[in-house]
Amino acid sequence: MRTRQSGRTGRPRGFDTEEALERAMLVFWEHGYEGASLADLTSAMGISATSMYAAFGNKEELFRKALERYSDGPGSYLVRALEEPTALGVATAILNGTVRTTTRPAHPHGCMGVQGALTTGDSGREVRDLLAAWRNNGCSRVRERFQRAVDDGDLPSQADPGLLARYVTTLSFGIAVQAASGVGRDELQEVADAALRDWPLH
Amino acid sequence: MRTRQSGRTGRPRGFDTEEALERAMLVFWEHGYEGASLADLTSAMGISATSMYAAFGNKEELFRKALERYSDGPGSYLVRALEEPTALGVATAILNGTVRTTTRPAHPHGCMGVQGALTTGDSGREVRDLLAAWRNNGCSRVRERFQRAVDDGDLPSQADPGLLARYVTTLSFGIAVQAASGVGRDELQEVADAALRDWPLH
DNA sequence: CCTTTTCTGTATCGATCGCTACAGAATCAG
DNA sequence: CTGATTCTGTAGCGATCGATACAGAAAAGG
Repeated sequence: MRTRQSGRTGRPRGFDTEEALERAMLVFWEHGYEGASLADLTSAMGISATSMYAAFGNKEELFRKALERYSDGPGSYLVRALEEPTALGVATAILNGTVRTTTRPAHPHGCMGVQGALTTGDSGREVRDLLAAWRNNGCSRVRERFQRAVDDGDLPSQADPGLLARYVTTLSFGIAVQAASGVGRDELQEVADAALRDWPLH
Repeated sequence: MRTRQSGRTGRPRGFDTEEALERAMLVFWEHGYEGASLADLTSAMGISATSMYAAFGNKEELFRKALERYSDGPGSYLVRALEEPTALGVATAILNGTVRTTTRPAHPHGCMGVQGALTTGDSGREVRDLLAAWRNNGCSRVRERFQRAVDDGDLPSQADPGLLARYVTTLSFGIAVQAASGVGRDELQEVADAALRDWPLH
């Protein structure tokens, strides 16, 4: 038995997996994990159910990969925000990025990590827990960044990085809910601006 | 044909509709509209599907009545908050009430109005829109209350009631998402306290 | 060419979805 | 008592759920 890296035999795949995953992500983003049926997904992906299962495993695995794609695409403002030089810059980039991403006209409104599966039936429990961990992980990374700001003297020593991170992410999740409710971009940007104006990150 | 008010004939109902509705509300609160199956609901209500349909109409009507019961019960902190004498008191009562209600140990975590149907498939679109309207209605009532505070001189004349209301409700929704993610009461109360400390409602 | 391998759609699986037809049970009017 | 009315659970409706068995199609290796 030889393990060969390339030159796979057999019929080549007739669709682009990355483009199919992008379309699946958009369906999950708009309808949530349980609200997106296999028929919805495969129709948007332009393939049959058989091809989807062969390429992605099952619905839950497809969602996991779609969430990764969301994190690296529409949700990538978070990693960029963490690279801002100051804590205030980080918070500003997170809130501005949230407003922009959750109210983009050509995309579903809201945040996939929030509305993907906030509650589920029994069959969706693992995805629900996955998204809760995704949100808490985001908060943890913000906290670690703020801790570094305290260590560097960017934030005063009595600042509480955990509290600040929880506050910023709470606002971000709230903005996502408002966006899902149809609230417009301008109004949410004003909320973000006001929250940053009156917060001791200055 | 005479219309008589009382003394209805026929077999009397064998269960308490209010208690059954309370139990249905808890199931919807925990699992969401689409995540709560008829079997889940009727099992928790202690009745058969036939009895549920006779008493409440269908699943969507049951949800509407459960949401009303939520508003009058666990969510009633909002109406009480609006009666606080000052705008700061209103905001404080809303955020404290949100923290308490979304992290009560004996109840599902989070807010039914947020996680009941943030996204749905096609069959749940009306319920999703109903909840979006429910959230926006809550924001509007806070805005009207803050407008009154401006008119009364409780808030400075340059204050923006719409912005303040959107900010408070955004925080409230964000707290609800955090609670649904398993974040504890004490940590969320600190967020609420910090947000109220550094906000120009003083 | 032929064999092997992998991808393709069709057609369908058992399970569950929301919902209801039906008949028996329990009450009131007379 | 009888008849009318309403509630009750059982049993099952058609539709849809996620997931698959199957056979044909399209490539590479020999």
